[in-house]
Amino acid sequence: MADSPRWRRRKEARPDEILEAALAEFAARGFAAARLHDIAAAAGITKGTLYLYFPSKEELFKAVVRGTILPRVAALEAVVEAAEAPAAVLLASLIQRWSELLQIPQICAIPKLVLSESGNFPDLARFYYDEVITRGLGLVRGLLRRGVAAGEFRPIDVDYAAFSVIGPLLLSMLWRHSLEPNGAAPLDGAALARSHADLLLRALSMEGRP
Amino acid sequence: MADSPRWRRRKEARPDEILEAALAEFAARGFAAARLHDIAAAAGITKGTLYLYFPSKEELFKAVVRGTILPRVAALEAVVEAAEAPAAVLLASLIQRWSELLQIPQICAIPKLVLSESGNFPDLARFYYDEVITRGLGLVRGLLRRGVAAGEFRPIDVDYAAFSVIGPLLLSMLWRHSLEPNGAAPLDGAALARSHADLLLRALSMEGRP
DNA sequence: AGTAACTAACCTACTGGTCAGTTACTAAAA
DNA sequence: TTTTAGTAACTGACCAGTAGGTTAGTTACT
Repeated sequence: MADSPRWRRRKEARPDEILEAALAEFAARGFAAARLHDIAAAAGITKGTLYLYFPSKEELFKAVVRGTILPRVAALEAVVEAAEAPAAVLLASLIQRWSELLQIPQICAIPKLVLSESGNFPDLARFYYDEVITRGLGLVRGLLRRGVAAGEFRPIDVDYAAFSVIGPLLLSMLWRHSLEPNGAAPLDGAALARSHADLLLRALSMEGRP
Repeated sequence: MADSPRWRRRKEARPDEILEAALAEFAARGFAAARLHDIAAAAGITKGTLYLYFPSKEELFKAVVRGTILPRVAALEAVVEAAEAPAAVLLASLIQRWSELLQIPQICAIPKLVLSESGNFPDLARFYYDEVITRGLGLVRGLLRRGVAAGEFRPIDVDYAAFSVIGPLLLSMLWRHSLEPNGAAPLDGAALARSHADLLLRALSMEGRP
């Protein structure tokens, strides 16, 4: 009988597998309550091996957040920067793209994780603020500013209006991740995006004001 | 010299003092990372005493959430139920009242706490969903429905529109609690409320559509 | 004197992190 | 083609610090 070996050397594949398992565990339990033993087991290794790839629980956590969220922000930025369409179209498109992220549970988990652990990891909160929040808000603000400058949108306070744009999107992510598994009514992301975009475009429209 | 006693019997005052200290500690570190030793010390007692009033860390946590949030929900409900003003006025008033909660850090901490620990405390998440989210959403939905029925607001999908109302308010709470202490730009709650109410009322207005 | 609120030392389970030893794989020698 | 070091990926038992929870004893109050 050819015994398959009890384990294999897979130096290349480990980090990603560990990150994936860690994200799931952190998302489910939070940083403090997540156990490295469980993360390692989910990744098909033991705790000792985990430490060959990441120096500490804290660094693993940071790597998880950084690696998961940054590509998504860049993708959203690309949507806006590339196009030459009217601001109204771009805004609707941005909201729709964002709502698609609701389908990816791992993405929905990230905001919760960062907010949860902001007290324990100030530098992570700062990183997230600088690299995600600021860029995301900047994206929306730039779009609004463009629309105002082009005479498409009313002259509103762009800084605060961006909150009205992003707030519901964040809420839907938190809803999906934290509330739906606990009995909350399931969310139709596409319908929500349509409703939100419709309300916003009407709120920003020049119609009815000279 | 009359030594003051090393401690006093204060059976009545302890529970509230413990709850207050626990809220601060839970808000700062999350459930798992908060230490009962620290909570007790902040409340001016020792760990053993804490267990005379609460049977476990978990029950203490639940009592904190329940006791802090329920009165606030009831207060907001009262704002809407009592008045006979037009829906537009009530909506603006509701948003403004809500924004005042931003001044109370303990209140801002609650949503974060519940979302953070929803995975570890399904029954708490469920309680919060039933007693806070559903009631809050119901409040807004009822208001919108009233406005639509009265011909004040456009006929919109009230269920989704409520997300557009609440999302930015929740975002501002999380911002205040988790981001501002980590370098984020401080938020002017009143200005944000004005901007948000203005956008919403215009989004809902009948003007420009027959 | 009696009692119940309170303390502080203690117990125990847990978990992040370590490390000596084991095993899969490689590649050169036979 | 087979044998045989050599090495680095990997394991699993272990350690030490920590914190939830307990309780015997102390002290404020009636």
